[in-house]
Amino acid sequence: MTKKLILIDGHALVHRAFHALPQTLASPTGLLTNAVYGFTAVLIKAIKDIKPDYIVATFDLAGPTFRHEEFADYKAHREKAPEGLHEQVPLVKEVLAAFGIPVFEKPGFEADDVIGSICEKTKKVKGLQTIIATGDMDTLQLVEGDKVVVLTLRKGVTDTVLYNEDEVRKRYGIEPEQLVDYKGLKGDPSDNIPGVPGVGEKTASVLIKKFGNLNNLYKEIEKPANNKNKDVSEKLVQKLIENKDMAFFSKKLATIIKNVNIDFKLENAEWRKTMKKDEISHLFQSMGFYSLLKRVSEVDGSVVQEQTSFLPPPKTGSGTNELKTDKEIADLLFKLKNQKEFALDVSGNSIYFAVDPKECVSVSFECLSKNTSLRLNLKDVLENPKISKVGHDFKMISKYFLGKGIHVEGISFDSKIAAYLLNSDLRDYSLHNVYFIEFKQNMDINPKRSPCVVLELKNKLVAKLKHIDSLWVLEKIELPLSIVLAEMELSGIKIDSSAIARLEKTTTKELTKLEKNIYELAGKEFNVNSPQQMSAILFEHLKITGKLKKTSKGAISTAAPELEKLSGVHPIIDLILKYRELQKLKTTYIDPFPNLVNKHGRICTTFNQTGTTTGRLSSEEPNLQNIPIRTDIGQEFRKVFIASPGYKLVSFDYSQLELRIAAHISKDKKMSEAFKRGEDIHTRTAAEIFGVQASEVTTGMRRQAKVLNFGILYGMGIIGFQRASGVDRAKAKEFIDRYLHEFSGIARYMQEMRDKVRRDGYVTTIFGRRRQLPEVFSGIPQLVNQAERMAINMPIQGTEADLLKLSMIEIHELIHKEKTEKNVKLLLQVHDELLFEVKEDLIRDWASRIRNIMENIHKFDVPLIVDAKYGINWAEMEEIT
DNA sequence: TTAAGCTCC
DNA sequence: AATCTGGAGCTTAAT
Repeated sequence: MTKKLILIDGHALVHRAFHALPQTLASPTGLLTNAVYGFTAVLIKAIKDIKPDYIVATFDLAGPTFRHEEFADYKAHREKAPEGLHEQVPLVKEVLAAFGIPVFEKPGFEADDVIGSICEKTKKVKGLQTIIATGDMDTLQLVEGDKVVVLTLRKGVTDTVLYNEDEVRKRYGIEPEQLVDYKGLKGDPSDNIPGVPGVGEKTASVLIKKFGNLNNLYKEIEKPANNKNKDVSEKLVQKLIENKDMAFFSKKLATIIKNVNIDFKLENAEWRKTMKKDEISHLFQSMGFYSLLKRVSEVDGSVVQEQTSFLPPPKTGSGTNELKTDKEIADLLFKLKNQKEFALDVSGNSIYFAVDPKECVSVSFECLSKNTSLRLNLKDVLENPKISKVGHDFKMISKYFLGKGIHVEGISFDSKIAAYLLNSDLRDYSLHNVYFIEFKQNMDINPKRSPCVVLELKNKLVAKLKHIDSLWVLEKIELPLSIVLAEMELSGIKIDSSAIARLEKTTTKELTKLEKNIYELAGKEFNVNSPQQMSAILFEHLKITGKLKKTSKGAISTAAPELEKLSGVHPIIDLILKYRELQKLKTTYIDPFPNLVNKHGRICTTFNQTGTTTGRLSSEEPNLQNIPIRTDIGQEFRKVFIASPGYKLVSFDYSQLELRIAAHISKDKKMSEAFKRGEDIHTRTAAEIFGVQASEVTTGMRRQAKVLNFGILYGMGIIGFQRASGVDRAKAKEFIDRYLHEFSGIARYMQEMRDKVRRDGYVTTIFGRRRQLPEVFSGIPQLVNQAERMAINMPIQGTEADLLKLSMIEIHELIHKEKTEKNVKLLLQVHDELLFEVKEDLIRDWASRIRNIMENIHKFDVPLIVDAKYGINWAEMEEIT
């Protein structure tokens, strides 16, 4: 039977694990352990899957290393290990020691070279398979048949993929040993290997397939010109010849050395014999790897037995004590009144309290409401800002108490929001999931102990937030905001039900008519709502042709922007577009609304405070942040949003907020000056890139400048701009180049964000909100580029979100301080707009106060401008000057 | 459940 | 050789 050896590429795995896992994973003592955790998880998975007889590991993180002495300088300034990684290496080595796995290092040589040299020895051993466990693709060149294979990570730290010789051929179309020639041409940016400029994946692959290696390739193309090679264009030949030295240099850099002198003995790698079970369990417990403890025992039943001491440090208490008598409840309230801090939660109609993680008591609200004195005591405690409250989802908790006339104050911690600020791209921020993420095991089954769990989480999460400088965002933005949102959700917005009914009738009629006309023009009936059937009718049945995009499944797209290109080609096109618009409006907005109106004639949305990766709010059930506005029909629908009798709707929106923030963050001179002078920014932009006076800018020029202003900050490329603006490719490139040249501060900002995210794996807003972008380390170009675009956009979009939230909080404070809740009510936030309901005779008064707060909420390099409007509905509004 | 489409900032 | 401008929610058809 074949024996198996796992050869661990410690350097690559630790790096990969560090970047793949959030830097919020820490041991109970606060030490960052994400790389150790990821590395160990991969190790255990590999052992389980492969069941190796031998394991060895290699490292090279200790000092500067170089593969070829003559290139030492060149390789020396590779990227430095990011902060927090280096300290984890000794821990990783402790894990290896506990598993009884020997570590091979050779000062002056990279881990890859040590691996290559060990492979050279092990492949000569009969009946032994060598499996290289790594986190990158660099060692693929060592693959030989099934004798030497590479196990690497696809995504995260659990998704592994095994490459043997066939798999390498399948993936790259070439032999493993040709990979170095391939890299010599293509280069490898992540490894600082230059390659031949202009030669990418495709070209390199074609050339190597054709010529086998660099030597043959150059022999062929350097032949006299009389036998020109049809397959290699003259241009490419020229590029290759110009960069010949670079190609061979790159190949050398990419080639793993196989003759490092290493004292390697297979019998020293029989890990099962030298594994120290006690050490493993001790080590895992000290780092908080409870889930791994379980998994390690699955590796080999005898390895680690389940022990009660594996439980995490937070000790679970008994059950919940339900308080029934007035005396008991009075005692509790007295106790809470003298407490600096306590946790609370609501569920069903009971309130749960905990002052320490071991003990939880519950009170049914029924018991409280029967006794006025108790109810007032509870109100006193909850409304006392000096008594700190911690909980999970205070927006929900606040709503519950607001419904009972209690305004909760003194909120000091919310584990849901804390978890969101630590990692904003989770889907599930339930207490259960947050607990699982922190402690790597399921929380106590008894949901009634939730306030205890929140207390268990608090210190850990606060320490982490402090560590990433996001505590301010929690305490000064999100916690106060949760109350504001609770009130907004309870308010809702008034709906003109009769107007909806009228719209329902007219759109139904119009849609039936359109449908009939479409059938007539198509010559047969089909489901107009099915893009698939629509595509078949248009492009097969009616044989309409044009340069159109295809869908992922190969059908020709029928999306509106594509159809618009065909407008005029066939009369059916305009009917379809019109049908789509009406159908969307009817099914998404008109039809559902009557059922959502409450007994006060109002519709209440839910604002999701943990729903976006950038810090924006989102709105759901129904989404009131995407109510139509652009089209006439959209405007018609907006009229159903009205104000209560005696009130008017008043809206405030920040003018060009994202661009102003971009100007501020990037410190771009031209853009900042334009805003300071109060110029129209798109006209100014057009003047700069077209090189004309502002007065000479045409509407067409301004429109293109506008596309650039927004597109650039989202990371739009040449193709994107070409498509969005309609200019040809050369012009598109020229405009983008001119834009980045004229607005060099913006260009610099973009590069800074790319650099930062590549170095740190995250970006932040000016207020300290963080977004983690681990995809930049994936090595997959598409994901890396996408992550870079996100890194450019998030600080701007996120700062905008922070700013709106701060304004909302300050306006809310003013309203409450003056006890004018009856006169002015915040109803909606739509990213850069706030919508209020204001008593008719106070509109001008409040308009100026609110505008004043919004324009001065934070000092920027450029002025902030807010436009205010009022009206009887959300469509027909008049400017307030 | 996913893909394609549409709405908003 | 091909690349697809950031952030959301909701509906329908099709699986």
